[in-house]
Amino acid sequence: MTATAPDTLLAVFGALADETRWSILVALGEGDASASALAGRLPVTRQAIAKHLAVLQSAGLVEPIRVGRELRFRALGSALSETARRLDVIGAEWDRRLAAIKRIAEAME
Amino acid sequence: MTATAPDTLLAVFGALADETRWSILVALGEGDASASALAGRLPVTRQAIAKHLAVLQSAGLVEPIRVGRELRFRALGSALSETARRLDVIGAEWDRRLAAIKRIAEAME
DNA sequence: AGATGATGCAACCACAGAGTTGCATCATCC
DNA sequence: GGATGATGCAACTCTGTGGTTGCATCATCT
Repeated sequence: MTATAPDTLLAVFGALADETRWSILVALGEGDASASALAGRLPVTRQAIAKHLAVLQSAGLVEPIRVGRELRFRALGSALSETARRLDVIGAEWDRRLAAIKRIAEAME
Repeated sequence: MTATAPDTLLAVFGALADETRWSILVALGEGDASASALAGRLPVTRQAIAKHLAVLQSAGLVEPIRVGRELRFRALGSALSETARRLDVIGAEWDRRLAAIKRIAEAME
């Protein structure tokens, strides 16, 4: 459990490590939208966006919703919050170790 | 501010989106270490690790420390915590919008 | 001073993935 | 039923980068 980062974390970071995907997420943050609709606002092809949405979906950051003949996507904030919680735990752990080292160093003077 | 993700966020996610870099961070989480030392534990070359450390450093996740003739690195938890805080804010915003939509939908029945 | 171990730099290979174009398909609305 | 707009799939290009090897260099410890 303290070994390597879980796959889901890796997937989330991988998904979040792309400029275009952030643009998509930001756009979805203002309202659900289909790949075609997003292609209208962003400077990339619909197909490119579709791929990005697939990545985001498999990372659990986005959810597909059928409405009429189009497939809209919705940004899922819970996934981000969950990731944030995990990051915070890890970061706190590191800093705890740092504090311990500092304490020991000061005690040795 | 609500436009695109800040460069630092992108850099952090880019840095965190690699299996090997996580291994390095986890190793550093147990104690400071030099690139050469890390090369002993991990299944990659010292040079590869050096590159990864450079990436981690420019993302603010790691800090170099000269000790004798070796250059050790220390994992910085504060950067992770900061990132976590930002993620949480964004996620909460999305969920707030979702909740609003749900409320409206229910009111329309 | 000199051997040694550590770091730094450069060229190179290979694969992943971001992006494109083109076409097929499938549901929807008239 | 048929036109239409949306999605799905496939092949291809090209850049980024994780990884390697080889050599140069530089500080350190004896």
